[in-house]
Order: sequence, then C-alpha cells, then structure tokens
Amino acid sequence: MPNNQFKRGELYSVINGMASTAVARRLQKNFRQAGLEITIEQWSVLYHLWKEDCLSQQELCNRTFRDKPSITRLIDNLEKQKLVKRIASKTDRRINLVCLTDAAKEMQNLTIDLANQTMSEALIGVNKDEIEIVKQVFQKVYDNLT
Amino acid sequence: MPNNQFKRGELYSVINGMASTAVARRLQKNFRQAGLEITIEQWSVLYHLWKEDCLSQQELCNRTFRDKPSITRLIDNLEKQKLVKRIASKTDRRINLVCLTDAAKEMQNLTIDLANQTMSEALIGVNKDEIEIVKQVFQKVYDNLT
DNA sequence: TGAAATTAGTTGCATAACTAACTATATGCC
DNA sequence: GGCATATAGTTAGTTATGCAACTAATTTCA
Repeated sequence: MPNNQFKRGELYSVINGMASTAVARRLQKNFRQAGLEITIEQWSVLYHLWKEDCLSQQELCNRTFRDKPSITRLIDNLEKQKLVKRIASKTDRRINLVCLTDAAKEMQNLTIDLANQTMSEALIGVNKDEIEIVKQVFQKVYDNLT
Repeated sequence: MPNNQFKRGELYSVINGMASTAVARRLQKNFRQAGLEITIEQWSVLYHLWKEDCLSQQELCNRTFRDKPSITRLIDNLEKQKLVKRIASKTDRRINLVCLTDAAKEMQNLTIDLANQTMSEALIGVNKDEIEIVKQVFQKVYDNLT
C-alpha cells in the first residue's frame, strides 16, 4: 500500500475523532458549568437563528448541514425548552418558520462568549494563517463531496 | 463584539458541521454500495485493530477518542456481526482483549481502499502542505483541550 | 384544469454519543 | 492481611444522527 494513501486515511480518522470531539466536549462542559441546559447541537441551531431569526426548517438544514429529521427533532427539543417556536408561514402552508423566544434571545451573549472563550483555549498556538488554511481545506472538502 | 472572536466561533461551526460530516456520509455511502454492512464508527474501531490486533477496550477508547460506554456498545455490535470477539486477558481479569475474526481481517483491504478513494475525492485541489497544516492544527487543538 | 412531480416537514427504526451510577478486579499502603 | 483507592468494563437514560417511508401543500405542464 503506497505510503501517501495511508496518510489520507489517517487524516480521515483525525478529522472525525479528535479535534472536533475535543472542542465539542469542552464547549458542552462550559455550557453546563455556566448553568446552561442546552446541547451544542441545539446551540448550533440557535447560533444561526441569532444571525437571522425565523428561518424555515429546510433553511436550517442547509445552514447546519443536517438532514430534515435531525432538524425536526432538534426543533422539537428546543420547543420543549421554550427556546423557539414554530410559526406557520402565511405564504406557503408547508413551511414552519422557526423563531426565537425572548428566553433564547437572552442567552445569545453568554453562549457566544463561552464559545469564543472555548475557541480561544482550543486555538492557543495556532496563527491566523493556519486557521484560514483549515477553513479553506474544509470548504474544498465540502465542495468536492456535495 | 470584536470581529476576530466571531471568526473563531465560525471556525467551530465549520469544524463540527461541514467537512467531517460530508466525508463521513460519503464513506458510509461507499461502504453500502460495496455491500459492506458496517458503520463508519465500527470501521474506525476495526481500523485500529488492523494496525494492532487484540487491544483492550480502554486502549480502543484512547485511540478512537471515545468514552467507555461508546466502545462497549460498538464492540457489542461488532461482536453481533461476528467481526470481533472479546477474549478475557489472562494476566488481568478486568480486561477484555478485542480481537479480529477472520471475516474482519478479510475486510481490511477493501475498506481501506474505499477510505483512500473517499479521501482522494474529498481532497481534490488540496495540497500536501495544506493537509499537513490541518493535521498540525488538529493536534494542537486536541492537546490544548485535553 | 388536473394529474404528475416536487418540496416541506414528520415518524419509525437502528446506531451512536455523553453522563452518571454501577460491578468486579487490581493496586497501594498502613 | 485488609481497607481505601484506582482501573476496566457494563447498564440506564437522554439526545442526536442517518435512512426510508410517509403526509400535506405547492408547482409544473400537458
């Protein structure tokens, strides 16, 4: 087996097992310590709604890279916690617009501070050029496969 | 909010949502098309056993960056599919050694070919230096958080 | 206009993740 | 030796993911 190929397999295992898991665990832990009862997956949905409120579930699928059933159930759980509500679109009755509650709006600053703090810890010793390359590589990978 | 901080939050969402998900989905699809009934999580366990057979569950936790319950159930499922078997250690009765069956050994070449092929597709347009930087960044992130 | 195709969302099923609490074995130390 | 502590692994409960199959609403187009 050529050496080059094996290295690419290694990269795959690195992508999936290591860094993203470590960041996710740390952020989840920081949420818990701050008394926030949300998961990082729920946070990632709220994150996009803070940028633009009242998106359709399909639009949340696109922006969070999840499939429709995953979003359905994430929204179910967020709705149980009274952080979002589904509002039927007036122009297209198939569409639910997912809108933030006041409680969710109040969480924005704290959670984004915690996320920034987590990323700062994670990225000690990593410079801006390297971050830029990582983002470019991920974008290329995503574009290559979709 | 300083612009620099928000970019780090973006990076987090990129790390978790996009590239790794796309690679995982494509590899899973390629496994299915080749008639392989394993998940990528199961594959990642087999991958480490192909490199070194008969590891303890704890050692598999370390190498795959999973916790103990996750490994317990992954091994449960791999055992159901007769791809590994648990063998009690003779020197320490707390330890299960997880060993490959012949069926699993036969899968090695095909699955690694599929993984290499998937990574080659994913990494079109990405050069070796960039891959090296991604790996270094992930290692730094992991070390920073653990 | 009306049937076919598309789009938005939900539900069921299997696998996997994390936490917390648990059992069993081994090690440390007085 | 024997008790406290640490380590290996399992189980229970909740959340999340992917796929397939489904309903309901909308669009396309003959």
